[in-house]
Amino acid sequence: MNKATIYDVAAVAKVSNATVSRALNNPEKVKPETRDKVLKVAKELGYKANAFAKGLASSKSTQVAVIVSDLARASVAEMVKGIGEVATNYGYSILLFPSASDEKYEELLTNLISYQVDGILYLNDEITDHQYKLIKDLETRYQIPLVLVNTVYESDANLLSVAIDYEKAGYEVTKALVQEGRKHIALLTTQKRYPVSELKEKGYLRAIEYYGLQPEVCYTSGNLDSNQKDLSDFVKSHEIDGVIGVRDSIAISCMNILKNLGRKIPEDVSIFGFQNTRYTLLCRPTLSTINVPIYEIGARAMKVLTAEMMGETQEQKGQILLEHSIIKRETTR
Amino acid sequence: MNKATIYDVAAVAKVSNATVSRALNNPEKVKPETRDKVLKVAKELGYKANAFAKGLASSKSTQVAVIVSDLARASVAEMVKGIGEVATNYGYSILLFPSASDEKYEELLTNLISYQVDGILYLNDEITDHQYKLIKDLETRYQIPLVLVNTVYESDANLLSVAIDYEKAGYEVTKALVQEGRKHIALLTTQKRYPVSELKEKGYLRAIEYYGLQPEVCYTSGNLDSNQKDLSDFVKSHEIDGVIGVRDSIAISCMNILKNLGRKIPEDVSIFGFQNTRYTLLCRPTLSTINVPIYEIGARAMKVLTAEMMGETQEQKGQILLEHSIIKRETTR
DNA sequence: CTGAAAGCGCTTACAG
DNA sequence: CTGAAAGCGCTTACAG
Repeated sequence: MNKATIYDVAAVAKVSNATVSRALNNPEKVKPETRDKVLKVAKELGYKANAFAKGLASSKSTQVAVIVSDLARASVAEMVKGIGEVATNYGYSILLFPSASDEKYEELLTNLISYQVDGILYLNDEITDHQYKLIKDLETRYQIPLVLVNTVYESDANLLSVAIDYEKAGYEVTKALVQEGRKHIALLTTQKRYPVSELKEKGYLRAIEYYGLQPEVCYTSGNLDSNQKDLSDFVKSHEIDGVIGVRDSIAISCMNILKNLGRKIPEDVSIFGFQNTRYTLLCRPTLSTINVPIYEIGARAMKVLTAEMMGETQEQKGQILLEHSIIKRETTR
Repeated sequence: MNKATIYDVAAVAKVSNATVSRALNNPEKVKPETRDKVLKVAKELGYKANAFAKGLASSKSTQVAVIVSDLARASVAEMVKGIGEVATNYGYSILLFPSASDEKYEELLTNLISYQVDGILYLNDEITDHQYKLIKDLETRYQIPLVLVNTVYESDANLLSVAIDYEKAGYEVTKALVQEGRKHIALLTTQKRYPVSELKEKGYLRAIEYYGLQPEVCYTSGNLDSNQKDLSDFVKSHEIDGVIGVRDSIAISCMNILKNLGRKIPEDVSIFGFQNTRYTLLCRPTLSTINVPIYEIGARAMKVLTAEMMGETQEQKGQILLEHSIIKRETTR
């Protein structure tokens, strides 16, 4: 069975195809009786607009590209979920692109252009200068709006982005430990230099300096296995009483090691994670953490992008920062 | 700056647009010198094919729809990652659809047809009869290949699907507990009747019966908070020495409750999860579980779909079952 | 091996 | 409020 086209509907409804198009897309431009007739016929025939013909004729795709690094990471998936639900509400579909290495990046961009996406959401934690140039080029040459999601690119303050104030969060969580009386507070961060991790570190360092303490930073991989050794070496060679992990999972890995060494949590050492994933509730003791409104970051980013695509200029150019909060559970006192 | 079209390339290369099209898509049909010239010009002008025009003219979209229920679930995200990477390799883009309630389902399908997707991957854990009818209709009426990913629809054995043998896995994990000497083995499953959970339960019941034991099934929600009460009530009212959770997170929740009640793991109670998520490594004791090759399930499903889209009929119609394995860690002896 | 031409299914000024 | 017609940027038989 072949799909009904706009002409089929026009023929049965005894109007021109132009009228069918109007009745479907700009109903107010059509006399009510005509409109009702057209709509009825369209329904009877099971008419579904061909998105390609529509896109070709109107040069609107109603598709947005979502570029992700590692979808398997809990926070990334949650953000995409937020994006997806808002997109559906606004009538946009989402084209998912696993982000590629620098070499394959051009190919990705070719795809974006081929599909004539109406907008781009960029979730990669890290954005290299090379990638920035390419993607910025897209924005300026083809006028495709772009919003960074939960990441920032500091060299261009005008780039739209949605995140939380990670520097401030890093400062606050360190301060919270200081106020518990902790003197030797370590930051566990990733070897790979994600912009958001760097901001957390900046806030940590600012607080450490402010309170006259000694900074202790451990760089570990995100990998659960190699973490073990890095963290274990670090913990044995440093006398610490407070720990901040840039991810919940890193904080928990460290907690497990500390417990093995006989340290009591939180009596001997207080621990904070970052993100408030489900891990925090499943581990024992339950993990204190910074609540990052991940879903909302995704949803908000999609809303901002929608506004941009509609040609509404933002009141607020540049970074949009959502609220975070400190959640105290059993790993702090 | 406007995009270069195939005509721009043709004009500069001094050939017809048909030749440009051929040089790009069927290079073997074009004389090498002509081809090289065209390719060179295309590159110079930064020509990118317009996917809409292409799709309209050829009625191929090179897009596949991926329908997901809850992307925030670790296993779902991991599968989509597998799908995405294979899709990229084969030159397909993925259109992500958060699956909707039965009422909004028609809308979703309208979108699928509008975008003329070349294939559909269905990741929803549950597929209702109503949804099955609609989606099957799509396959027969519009000839859009469909593959179920990590789910099954038992009423139609011919439907292509990729999963593991959950019934067998349920049987084996129960048997493993029996062989440890456990006599009172409980299954913790979800209230919502996912097909895969039902298969696990079936396998569990078969083993329980085979070994002449008494079945004990607890139905709980997937929600971490309400789990607490359900599991706690269950554990207090049943004398158990073995536990199987249909998800790692449920198994861990139960373990935490048992530990609170003073039961020793694994001395008093052995525990198995299902899936082998990262949770299993972060909790203490580390969780024994069934390893489900989630990423591979996604990747394989995309490969099967590709074959279908190419018109290659499968050697193997119906269900494709990947290998699973039992991983023993610290929660079993 | 290459070109002229029709067609894919829409949208949208332009008339009326 | 409605229709005729051109155009969006490709592909693909059909000739040659």
